[in-house]
Amino acid sequence: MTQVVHAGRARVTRRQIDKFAERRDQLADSALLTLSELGYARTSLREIAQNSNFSHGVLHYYFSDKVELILHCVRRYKTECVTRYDEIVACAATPGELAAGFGEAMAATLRNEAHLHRLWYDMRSQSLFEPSFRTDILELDHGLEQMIWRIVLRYSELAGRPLAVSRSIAYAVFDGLFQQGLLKHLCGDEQAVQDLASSVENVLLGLVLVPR
Amino acid sequence: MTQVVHAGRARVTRRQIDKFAERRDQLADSALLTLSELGYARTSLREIAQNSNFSHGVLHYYFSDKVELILHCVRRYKTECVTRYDEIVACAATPGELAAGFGEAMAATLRNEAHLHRLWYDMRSQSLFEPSFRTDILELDHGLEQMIWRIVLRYSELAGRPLAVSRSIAYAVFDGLFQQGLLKHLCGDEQAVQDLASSVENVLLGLVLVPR
DNA sequence: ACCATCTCTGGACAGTCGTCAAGGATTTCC
DNA sequence: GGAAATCCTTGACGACTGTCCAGAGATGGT
Repeated sequence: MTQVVHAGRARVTRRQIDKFAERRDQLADSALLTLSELGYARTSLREIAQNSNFSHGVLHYYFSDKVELILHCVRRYKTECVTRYDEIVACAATPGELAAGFGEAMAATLRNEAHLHRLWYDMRSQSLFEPSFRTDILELDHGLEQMIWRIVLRYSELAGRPLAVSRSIAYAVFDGLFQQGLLKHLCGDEQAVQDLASSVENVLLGLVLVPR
Repeated sequence: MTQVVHAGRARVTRRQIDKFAERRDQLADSALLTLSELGYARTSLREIAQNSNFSHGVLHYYFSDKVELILHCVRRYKTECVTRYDEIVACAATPGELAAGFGEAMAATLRNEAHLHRLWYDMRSQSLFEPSFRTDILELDHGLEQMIWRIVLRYSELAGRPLAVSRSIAYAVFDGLFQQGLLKHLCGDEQAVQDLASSVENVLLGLVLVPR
């Protein structure tokens, strides 16, 4: 196992560790590309290697097995995901601005990163069957829940109205909206992206209570 | 191909056709059992056959290939699914009764048929990658959307308040809730089932507009 | 009772899979 | 510049996959 080799050495330079980590990330990016194109069920290590500049054997030099590679992919995907809307939350000055920005940002990532998102839903489904995926997938899911909650909470503040739903409900609702939008978008519905933006605004409005 | 054999015969008795269809359903049930246990990615035809009373060769006698078998499974799953809440819709006399009945029924199927539901989400994710699944999966998804719409529409009637969301939004919202509930339930959260029931009631209430 | 047809078994097939190890190629360090 | 560590390729392995097929067994009509 490669990690053992590195851990066992008396002195390991900083550069070597960085290079090792960099190549891992590089291979994980190739894996993400292949996975998002073919889906988990149809992706083999040879296919991943073919989409990189290396041969299939090298994958076992940087990852102990297929599971570790895929989990590394998931973690890498996560880091660029859970802060997606934070800038909008920080900048929006009115509830309308926040709702519109959130809707547009969701629609934009639906359009631009559809293949990565379908991989996410694929992996989350896999975690229902494969316990070794669960820890990381749940952690990522929890991160997404918190991300959504920051938006909803800020919207409540800006609107000056209390929230009608819990954190987990808020996430479930927007996750459901996004997933349906993804399904339609990938099935060729030209309206799907635009519909998602307006749906998100519509639903966000309904999550805060109307003052009596 | 077996269908050709049957179509080509001069005279085919009614009983023979029924028997053929019955065995297809029987094998599809075994397949559903295996699929819901292992997931799409890990299910082989030999495994399916091992969970039935037959050998693996017979699957190609009743189904032209793996795709046709799985699609038959999906269609069979659908028929017992899209009318799940119709009785509640027909019987409920007050909005509160409908909301409670809907929430409890959703929680009940989450508890009792969790493995089948995780297969559904697995298959729907697969359809994002495998175009040959799309037609049937979309059709089933549409049926579920209509099922949810009947509930929401009836709730609006009973409450005497107009709806705040479209049909597709209503489905996306409850689908998201159910999927999050399934994730938690299968990961050992004892509260997940109970939470789903109350969440469903909570959200259903928010889908109708408050009269000004 | 016989024969045609339907039904099912079990093995063979060509591929593909994850994994691993032997050894070349490259880099690093003294 | 040479030894040592690291990096990468190549080929092999056993297991597993979907598919096909020859033939045995069961069934039903006459």
